[in-house]
Amino acid sequence: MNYTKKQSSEDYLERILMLQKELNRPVRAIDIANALNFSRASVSIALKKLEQEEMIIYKENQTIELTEEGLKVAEETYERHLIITKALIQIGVDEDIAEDDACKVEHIISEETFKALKRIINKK
Amino acid sequence: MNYTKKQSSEDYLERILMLQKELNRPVRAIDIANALNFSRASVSIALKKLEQEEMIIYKENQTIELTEEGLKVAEETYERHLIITKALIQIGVDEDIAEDDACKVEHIISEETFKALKRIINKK
DNA sequence: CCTCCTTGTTAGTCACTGCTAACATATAAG
DNA sequence: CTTATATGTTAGCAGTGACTAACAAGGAGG
Repeated sequence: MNYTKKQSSEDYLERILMLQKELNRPVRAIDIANALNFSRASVSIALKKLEQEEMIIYKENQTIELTEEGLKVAEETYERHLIITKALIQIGVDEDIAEDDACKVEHIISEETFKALKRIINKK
Repeated sequence: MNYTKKQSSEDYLERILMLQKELNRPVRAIDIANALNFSRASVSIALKKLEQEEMIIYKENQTIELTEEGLKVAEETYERHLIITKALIQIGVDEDIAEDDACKVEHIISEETFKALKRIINKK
């Protein structure tokens, strides 16, 4: 039990990073809502919390930026995402399903399992 | 997103099955509370829900039995647990950590990923 | 300038799933 | 049988994290 509880925060931060890469422009709340398929209200509340935790900063023009700490979390989560996806594809899982499963487990697996997955990718 | 939400139910059912095997006697709510480290109250409420869902049946002597459906879910979950644990151990994760991670992900990975894990174990 | 559309926020709700405290019932021990 | 301990239940609470409805603010176009 005792699921990390950071799951939701990590999802948001990771998604902000992905959107930054993808959109090549500052990210707004609506982008996140669309990407995650959440209501604007849910995103607004989640972002407020992330701001209080100093993971993001609101700019004047309603855009969002990751703080140093937020970026760190986002990048770590994103790396996990990529590694897990690759590992699953490597053992024969379809790309789309590998992506989905990676999203689900990236927040909860241990550092050790993550390292083991990294190893099997490199060994390839 | 869209985590199955059956996570908690599956945990209880799986645990009941494990306790049946382990104790060699009918399982009571208190056994489950001890095994999962939950309060008796939480277990009582969860079991009531499982009873309404016809996953378990209460016997007269305060013992619990899995229905056909409940047993099916329990066995599937338990099998997933075992397969995931084995797969993780096989790629070099410590047994204890593999167990923990298996508990966490057994509820959320796709059928396809599960099958892929089965394959890598058999291939060994 | 005013209006409309887009975007963001707030208030209030809900489901899930754990908790404690208090009470109820069952079982075991004297 | 009676008491004490173990077990089960109920009521009420908390935190997470989604939702809708309604309102607020900003920018674009007439």
